[in-house]
Amino acid sequence: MALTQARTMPGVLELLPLDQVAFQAMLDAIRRNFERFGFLPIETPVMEYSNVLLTKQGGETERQVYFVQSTGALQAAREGEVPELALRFDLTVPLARYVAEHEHELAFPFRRYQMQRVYRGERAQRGRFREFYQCDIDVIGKDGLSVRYDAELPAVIYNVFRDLDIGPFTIQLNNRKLMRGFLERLGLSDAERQGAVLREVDKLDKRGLDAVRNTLTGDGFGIDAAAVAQLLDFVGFRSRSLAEALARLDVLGGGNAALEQGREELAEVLTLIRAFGVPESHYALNLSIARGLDYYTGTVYETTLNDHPQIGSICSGGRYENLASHYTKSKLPGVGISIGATRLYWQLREAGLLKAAHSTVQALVAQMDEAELPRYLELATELRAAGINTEAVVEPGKLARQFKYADRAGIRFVLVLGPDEIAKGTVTVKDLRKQDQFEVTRNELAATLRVEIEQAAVMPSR
RNA sequence: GUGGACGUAGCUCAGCUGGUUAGAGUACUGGAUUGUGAUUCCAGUUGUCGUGGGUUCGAGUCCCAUCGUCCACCCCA
Repeated sequence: MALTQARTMPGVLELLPLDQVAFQAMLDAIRRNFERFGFLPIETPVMEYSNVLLTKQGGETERQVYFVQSTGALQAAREGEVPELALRFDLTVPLARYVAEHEHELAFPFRRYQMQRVYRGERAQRGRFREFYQCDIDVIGKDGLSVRYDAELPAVIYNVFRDLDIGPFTIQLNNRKLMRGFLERLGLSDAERQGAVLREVDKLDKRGLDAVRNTLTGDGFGIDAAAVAQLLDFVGFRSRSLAEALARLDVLGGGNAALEQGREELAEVLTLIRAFGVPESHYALNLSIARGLDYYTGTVYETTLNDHPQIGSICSGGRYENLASHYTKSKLPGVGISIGATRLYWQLREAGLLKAAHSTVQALVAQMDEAELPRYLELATELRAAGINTEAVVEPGKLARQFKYADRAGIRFVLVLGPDEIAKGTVTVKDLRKQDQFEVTRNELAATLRVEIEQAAVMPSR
């Protein structure tokens, strides 16, 4: 019989168990910090009604969305009709729907976190996925929302990445109003054109100064060289300290309301971030950060690893003035930030920044003598009661095989209980990671293992 | 969505201008005497050379098609 090739579609990340443990540890760290800052969990369905999801017709999102159709509906559907359901492509649009739907049951400011998979029908490439986890936090206000929240989110992000222990990183900030005001002062007032210019400026780090200058002065944009020079000089700024950032904002000069407001907001946010406990070394003003998404209206964020700029942004977000205008007449401003956990994990693994993964199974009770199986099971039960994740070997086999199994499965401790140990009332503990073994009495066993495990948790070995 | 490269064991690849039964490393399996993995030594298994057609005495190698994968752009986590 012909076999079907077992395979997954491109652009999905499927992990072996030990890698999955590492990935979940990452999610745990993210969740822990989200909760520590007082964010509440929600989950929304992977599928939404197409008309809810695709409120703004056309454009990138529609090109990338996966449609879903039940078999019955598929047959009934007429040619060219949009299927009734679609997979969510981010968590922000479902959040908007959720807030509009439950508006009268929620407490505002509504602080929620959400860690779920989203789907994008992109052509898969290195580090780009069709199915991936997003870990989002947003604060949604009713009618208004203080800009102070814009300073709180970087504090959460700082704590997350510090916990993940992946090396030095910088949260980079900018403000859309400031950019809009500046472009207006240069004579660029058309919103669409401004967006295109900002997207181009955003590529500064990737394409280089000359390429961006040529594009902006070229036929497509046709901006005069003097204005482009002014613009590039402006966006080239990166602060190295809070004082430097504030000084730069001071000398910007005024000219219009948007620029003034952007300046004030940025100054307040930058100053408050410090008060929220983020060291100055971990955030900066970067006037080239623009974010492509056009729903951002104020503060925008991007986070990068200092030693691995090629990885790009590992966490992005910003301020939006009206989250759910498509679903409710209420004005719901918000600020949010998103960690692409799947890409982050993948990039960290590629860059060799992940610590060695260990099994969630902490101890394996070996089977020396099949007749003693009840004794082994009893030992395992005892360890589990003491909070140690324990597996007992239930099939008879050579001891060497059992050790090999433990090694491959990433289990750290193998417990040997043979005739000698039974006679003495002890257990032999082999620590596969330390390549060492010792003997303890049976009543000391659980406590001894716990000490070893806790030490490893404090100082993880690689 | 637009443009470009590449498809040979599970993985990484070699295979010179077409020439015998298609190779290496790694992985995997077994063994190296009685209760010890990873390291070392020995032995072994693994392939419709992506698929279909064509040229040729002869195709992994050349040509065409097709499918698949990857890369760049677009966009983004």
